[in-house]
Amino acid sequence: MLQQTQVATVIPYFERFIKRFPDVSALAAAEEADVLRLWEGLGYYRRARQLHKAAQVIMEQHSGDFPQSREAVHALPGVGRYTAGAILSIAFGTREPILEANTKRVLSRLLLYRGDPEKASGQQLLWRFAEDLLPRKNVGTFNQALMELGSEICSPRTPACQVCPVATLCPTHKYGLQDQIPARKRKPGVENVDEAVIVVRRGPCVLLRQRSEKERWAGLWDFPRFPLANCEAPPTCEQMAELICAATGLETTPTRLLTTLKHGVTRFRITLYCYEANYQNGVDRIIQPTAWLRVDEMKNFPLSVTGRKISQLVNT
DNA sequence: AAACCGTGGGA
DNA sequence: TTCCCAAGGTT
Repeated sequence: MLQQTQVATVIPYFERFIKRFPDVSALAAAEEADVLRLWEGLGYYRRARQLHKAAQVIMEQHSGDFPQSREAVHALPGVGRYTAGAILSIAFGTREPILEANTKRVLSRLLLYRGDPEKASGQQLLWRFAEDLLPRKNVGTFNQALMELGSEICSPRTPACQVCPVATLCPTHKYGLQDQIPARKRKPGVENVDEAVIVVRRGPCVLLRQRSEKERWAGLWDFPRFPLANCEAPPTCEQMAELICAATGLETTPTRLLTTLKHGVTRFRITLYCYEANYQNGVDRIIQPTAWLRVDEMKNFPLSVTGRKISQLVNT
């Protein structure tokens, strides 16, 4: 959960998750949709599916005992070098280094490293330094302290060097280069995208589909959604009826534009026009699986954030 | 190597 | 409002 996600954001999710899945066995036995439902809103949903899969690997390949070798931990789905190092050092006291957002910044500044810490050469240097710094004992505490130093004191913008315990060792502080080290990561160009969502009603039900493996929000459920050629004004309800017919084979009677949502995801800034329509006839031929769900059933299905917002509009 | 994957908090 | 960034991993 903590991968690329701030601690304060994770805490309520962690509490709920661990209550529902108190151990590896419980998680391994869960339905993926239930795991995703508890993850809903955290983002990077691949992490949830990999964690679920990792629990199953532990049950099946490690007899339910969490592996303790570096190789076996690293081989778990979703566990890279950082996560393996964190687990091994914090949970098992193994002498393994870590390198993540906070410590990357701390170590870059201690080394006065002007290169890009994300590139291979920077990674190599910083991992090596993280290894060299490791104490003989209390490695887990040391690793956590280094992260905490980066988070609370050696912050990105205006680090609190006045209270930093290692300020006298820090050339970046000495030369006042805190705003240049580490090198800022270049931002990918933002792309504006227009999309339309349609809530097709059929009696007490609405049409949802599960997003496929290769799509964004894989495994989550969503209302049928279409890319729109960049438009100044939202399409008319009649145009939307044509779109959904072309995409699904369903004939509908368009009713109204429900709302317009703006949503940023990765490098895309999506303007989402949300329509409502009534089912007339036809059998949907959207790529499976799809489902006609009663409005009150949607709470049990994992939805994207925009999907959840729309579901609540439909609910009222 | 570089793109991709999500969302929300804070400046 | 906009921008940066977060206890990264995979392809």
